[in-house]
Amino acid sequence: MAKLQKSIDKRNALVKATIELVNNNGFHATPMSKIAKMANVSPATIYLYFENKQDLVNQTYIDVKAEYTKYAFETYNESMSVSEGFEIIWKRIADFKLKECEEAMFLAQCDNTPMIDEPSRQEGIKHLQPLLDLWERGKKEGVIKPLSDYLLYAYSINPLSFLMIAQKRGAFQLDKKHIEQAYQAAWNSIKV
Amino acid sequence: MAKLQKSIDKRNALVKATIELVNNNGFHATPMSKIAKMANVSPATIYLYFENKQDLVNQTYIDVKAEYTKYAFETYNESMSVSEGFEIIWKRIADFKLKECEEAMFLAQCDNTPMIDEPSRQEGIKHLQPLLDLWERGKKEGVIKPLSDYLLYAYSINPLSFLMIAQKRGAFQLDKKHIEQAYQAAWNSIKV
DNA sequence: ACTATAAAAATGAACGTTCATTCTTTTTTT
DNA sequence: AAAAAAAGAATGAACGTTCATTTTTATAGT
Repeated sequence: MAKLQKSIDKRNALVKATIELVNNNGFHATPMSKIAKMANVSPATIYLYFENKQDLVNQTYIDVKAEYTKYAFETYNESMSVSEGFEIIWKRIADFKLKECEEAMFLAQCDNTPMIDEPSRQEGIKHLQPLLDLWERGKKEGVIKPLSDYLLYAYSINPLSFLMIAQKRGAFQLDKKHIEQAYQAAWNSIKV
Repeated sequence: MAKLQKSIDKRNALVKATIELVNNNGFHATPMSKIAKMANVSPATIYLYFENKQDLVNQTYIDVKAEYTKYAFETYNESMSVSEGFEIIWKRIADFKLKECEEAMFLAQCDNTPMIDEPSRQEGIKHLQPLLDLWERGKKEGVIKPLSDYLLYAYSINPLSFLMIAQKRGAFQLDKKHIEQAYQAAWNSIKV
């Protein structure tokens, strides 16, 4: 028990260090030695928890994606109306991107580079299923436009990543008013 | 004359090779030796045209960004109405992202990683000024919503990058109908 | 027009460094 | 006291960059 606990702590520390260092330097400019140092561990120890560097970053990606979607769908359930469900999910996502902005930034980098291998990318996509189901329902009920999932995602959810990154770079400050405006823009672009 | 011509050809070949290799492997997994090989040049020759690897990728970014915005604003002029101007610019951008998708993908990677240094990033942003001016005018005329530039960009232009990348990965096929729907979604989200 | 010469451009090999990973030893746990 | 976990040092490969040299181009005198 104590052993297992200790192991999980180390694994978490490694994942956390990976996120932070990859955010600041990129995957290939983040040496295993630095990840080890930040996690207070020997470089060799990483290989007790992960096969190699690629495996470390793949698993980190899947972990973060799972955390992200868990948070996004936490307060949603399928008995809600489509518009109510969308609002709740959208606002949870916005919340996550602002509060856990290291994690969100890491995901953005993963989604826009060849850093993650294809199987792990596919694995990450699966987690979004509840949202796809909601859209499907919305289309059936005639509440949202009959667009491809990619268009729905591109216009309703994805812009948040851009805003979060701009904010992280200090380009501007996202406050409550912006979030509400962004939500309205998202809903306007997909509702019938 | 012949000399200068030759030099520009080599520089272009290096920039082109950089785009292709960075798209497929990322910045740090793209060795100078491979860039040289793809451009049919000796590794040492790169250093006659660029200070170092960082300078090569910075200049490539600025080149591509300039090409992108030149294309985007080619058919636009300031005497157009805001809605007409927006439509023309938006459709040119969509066009560019589909036709020059290597270039567009390279920009997306640059904008989501620490690959480009801050001065070059700033330099790249300047090129978008005509669009910002158009938005400013739209807000003054009451044609578009009084949102921050980042919100306007996030919801009207940026989603195209997501679609282009999804298409590049083979996730779906963007056709004329999608483009029209995407344009409508973009306009709906920003118009008053 | 042709050659000699200087300058510029280009090259391949070499250097020093860094990195992912492994090996051997030590420490901790059972 | 055996097994598992962790550590630090070692290894070999790969990389960015530089160096010494060769090749190409431009210039100038005859």
